[in-house]
Amino acid sequence: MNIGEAASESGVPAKTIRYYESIGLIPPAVRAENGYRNYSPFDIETLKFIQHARRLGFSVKDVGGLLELWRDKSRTSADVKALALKHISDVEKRIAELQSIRNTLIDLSDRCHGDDRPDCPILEDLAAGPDG
Amino acid sequence: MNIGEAASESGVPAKTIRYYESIGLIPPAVRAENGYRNYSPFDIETLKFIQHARRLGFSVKDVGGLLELWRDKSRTSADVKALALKHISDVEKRIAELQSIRNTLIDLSDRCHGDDRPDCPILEDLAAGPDG
DNA sequence: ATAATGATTCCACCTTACTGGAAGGTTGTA
DNA sequence: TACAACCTTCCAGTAAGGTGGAATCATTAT
Repeated sequence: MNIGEAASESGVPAKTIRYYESIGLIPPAVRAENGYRNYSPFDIETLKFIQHARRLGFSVKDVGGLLELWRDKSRTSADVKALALKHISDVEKRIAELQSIRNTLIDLSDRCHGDDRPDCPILEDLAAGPDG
Repeated sequence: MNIGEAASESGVPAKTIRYYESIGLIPPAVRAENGYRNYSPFDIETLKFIQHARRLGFSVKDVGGLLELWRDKSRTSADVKALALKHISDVEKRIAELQSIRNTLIDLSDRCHGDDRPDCPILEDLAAGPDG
């Protein structure tokens, strides 16, 4: 399977597959006689694994860690769970930040007439600051 | 008031103030005779405005729009509210994405023993995909 | 035979929002 | 007068994660 097919099978663009190889996230692909990269069904699984982990917000570096754990027959489920829990905590922190931002914006918006008058607490409060 | 003082008054680093000037977010500062940038209390207010808006997650480009509305005496509160509502909707979309990610991760973690056994549904599901 | 894909490498560039540092001029204090 | 602590400009780099494009070779279809 050459890189184009691997790309459409896995959903990872060919360019990105080469990029992942270049940064060492995946090992160098086996080459066919013509020099083309050759991918096995297992390689496709690996690419899908990467894609899913990326979609779950893991950084490329995190994915490197997960791949190692995935390939490491001696790792314990506790190792994996620790990485996942750390990531959950990061995600929750980010959610809390965004909710706080959202609440402030909602509050500002609620107090703004939203008509053709010029006075607007959104701008007034942005000028005065979060506590003013 | 020169740039160092403006920085400590506003909370925006001197380097960043110059950067904001360079990208046109703020107009070029008036210069003193020695060539130093000179800031008025109004300029400090503007910098604070920028800082608050950035903290609320508005992009620098968004802040440019808010500054225009802030300075524009003929704008209506509806103009401002529209920008704020758009931003609220963006923030809410991002929150929903993160919550979906969080739920998936929690589900995976709950199903992982987290002990010294090697079998782990986190890795298994990452390999199989979001629906498998 | 020839044109259209598709592969290769390599280098450069994109986004966003700054930050670091060099080389040099200015100001304030011991 | 020396020296630190400012200021100036300009160029380059950071993080993160790729994407674009040129030049060249290989394969496939007509």
